[in-house]
Amino acid sequence: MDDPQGHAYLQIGEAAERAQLTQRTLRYYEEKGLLNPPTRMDGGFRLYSADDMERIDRIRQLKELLGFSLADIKEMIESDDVRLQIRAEWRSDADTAEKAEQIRRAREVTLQQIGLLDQKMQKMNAMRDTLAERIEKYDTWLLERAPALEAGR
Amino acid sequence: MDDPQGHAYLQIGEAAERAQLTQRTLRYYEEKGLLNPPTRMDGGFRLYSADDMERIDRIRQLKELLGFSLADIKEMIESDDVRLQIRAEWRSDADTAEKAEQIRRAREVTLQQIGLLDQKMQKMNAMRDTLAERIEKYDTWLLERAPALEAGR
DNA sequence: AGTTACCTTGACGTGCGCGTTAACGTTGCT
DNA sequence: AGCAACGTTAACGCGCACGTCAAGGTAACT
Repeated sequence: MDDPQGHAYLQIGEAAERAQLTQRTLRYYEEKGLLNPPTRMDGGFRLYSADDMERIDRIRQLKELLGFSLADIKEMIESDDVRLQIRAEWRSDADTAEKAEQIRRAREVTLQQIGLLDQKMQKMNAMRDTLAERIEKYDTWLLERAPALEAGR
Repeated sequence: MDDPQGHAYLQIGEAAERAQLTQRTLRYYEEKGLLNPPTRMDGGFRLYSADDMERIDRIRQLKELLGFSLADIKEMIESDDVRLQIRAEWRSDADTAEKAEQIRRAREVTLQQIGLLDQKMQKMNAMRDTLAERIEKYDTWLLERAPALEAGR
């Protein structure tokens, strides 16, 4: 029908598979308000758009990568809504000033997220350093105390 | 008694406070095998050494920073045991070859951890970039569509 | 119209990471 | 010897993030 190529909409099975999550998880995220309710076909089957998929992936990243709770993530991605709303209401330029305010807020949130990322990465770098030091200590130990064994490599 | 300065050993109350964890959490970590059972005073009170505290802090970092499960963390810090055992068995050079083998294993594990950190940091950097891009988009939008408002800054 | 694969909404179950309470022992000070 | 502060184990409870049925509806194909 309306599918030149690329499958514009996915139902939950494929969506889950592509996102590497279970169907249950997708429904759960929706239930918890992390996903805005996807469109449905006449029978009630969920249809996930490309935007939905993008969002699902961001949630997964925030969870797996940063280890945040779903509650935290919900707050963090609320700025995405603004982005999508802007795209959607593109023509109806209802109250530009209000939109500008929303964008400014979204900008702030995004900045905070960047700051958070930077903080974490800094700490991770520190951790990396101590681990690297540890490696060096292991190496010197091995060279000093068991050089014969290392020679046989 | 044996405390020139610095309080060599802490009981669970202070230990928890300094680590920013609860006593329950410390006992739980011990129960789960993440902490090796600390020494006790005659009455049975736990006494945490500096090494113990160090380890507790690493656990906290691995959890908060990377979001790993306690099971994962348990595996990850098992290389620490080697490190401490080496320090402890310093004089009794029982089987240098065996120790060398252990150290080599610990080295491997540490290397893997560094690799894991690098992977995560790489992904985080990618995420940071997309967020930075988003900021720029916001900025251009604001400049193009609501420049008057920005002028009043 | 029948079959098969996919989907729907409940509802209960589960493992993790602790919180909390109860009943009781220890330490240290006076 | 008494008291307050601190500790102990054991057991139950809880919120989160889903897993896992159960009972039934829908889609697509033949």
